[in-house]
Amino acid sequence: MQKFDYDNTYFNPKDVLECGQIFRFEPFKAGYKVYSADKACYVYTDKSKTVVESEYADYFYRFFDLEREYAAVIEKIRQFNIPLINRACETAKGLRLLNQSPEEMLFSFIISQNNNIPRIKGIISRISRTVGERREFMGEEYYAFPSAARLAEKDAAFYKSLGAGYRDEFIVQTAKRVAAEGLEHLKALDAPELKKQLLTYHGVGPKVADCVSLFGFNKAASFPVDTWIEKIYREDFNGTLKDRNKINAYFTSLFGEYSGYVQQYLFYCKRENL
DNA sequence: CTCCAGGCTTTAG
DNA sequence: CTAAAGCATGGA
Repeated sequence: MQKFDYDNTYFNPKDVLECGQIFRFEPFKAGYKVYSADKACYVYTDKSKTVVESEYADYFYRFFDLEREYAAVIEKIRQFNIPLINRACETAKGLRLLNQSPEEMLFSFIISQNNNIPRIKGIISRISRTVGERREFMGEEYYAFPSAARLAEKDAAFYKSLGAGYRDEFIVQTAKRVAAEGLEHLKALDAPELKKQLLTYHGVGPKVADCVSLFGFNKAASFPVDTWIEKIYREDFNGTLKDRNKINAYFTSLFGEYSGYVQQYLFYCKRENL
């Protein structure tokens, strides 16, 4: 087991995990167990440090985006001089954008559409448990997120039986395509071209594409617009646009390369009522 | 009972 | 091109 720590000012496990960007984690002792692709870690705060324990320390160092200086990110965001946003990144100072598995993000956010977070977690957990490979971490079992090839072996009725609802066909079709093509060829694309390509997968629209782009491909120029962001736009920005694509254009033109950070601080604070 | 949740595909105009 | 119906599921 490897172990490292990091100053907890801009790295708080609760803020990082509960802000809606990841669906596979659970409370454990003083912190959380976190699962990404086929790997696991234990993250907790001890005094002024947040500590990560894992067999894959290097993977999780990058996963938690620890090469990036969030003091500088927040300083940039404060220059937009929007009181609500300043409050959000003060309240949720320990939040960071995770670098997650593109495949896991693609399937997870296909499942997320017109759905709520507790249910999304349940569906993903059941899929991992029944299709993913069994692993062990700290003396307990866990399950890897399944490869696209494994996912493609199951049919729509199977995913419906796990509670995926009408998204069953989306999972099957996208799994078959990713099993055949992979996603490696998307990593070299810039944000606009990546989004355009992601939109060609069955079950992926603008919002899901933005989430996959942001959390799976590290494209901070992405600004996913969901029902919560619509609410923020309406109530806190006094916006009148109805079209989500136009709301997305409004925010991305405002925040540019910092769109994704702003989006997460706002989403988290609104949803948690902070 | 209706409404809502990190919306998308399909069809109609 | 835009607008709206239809979609599975479970909790509030």
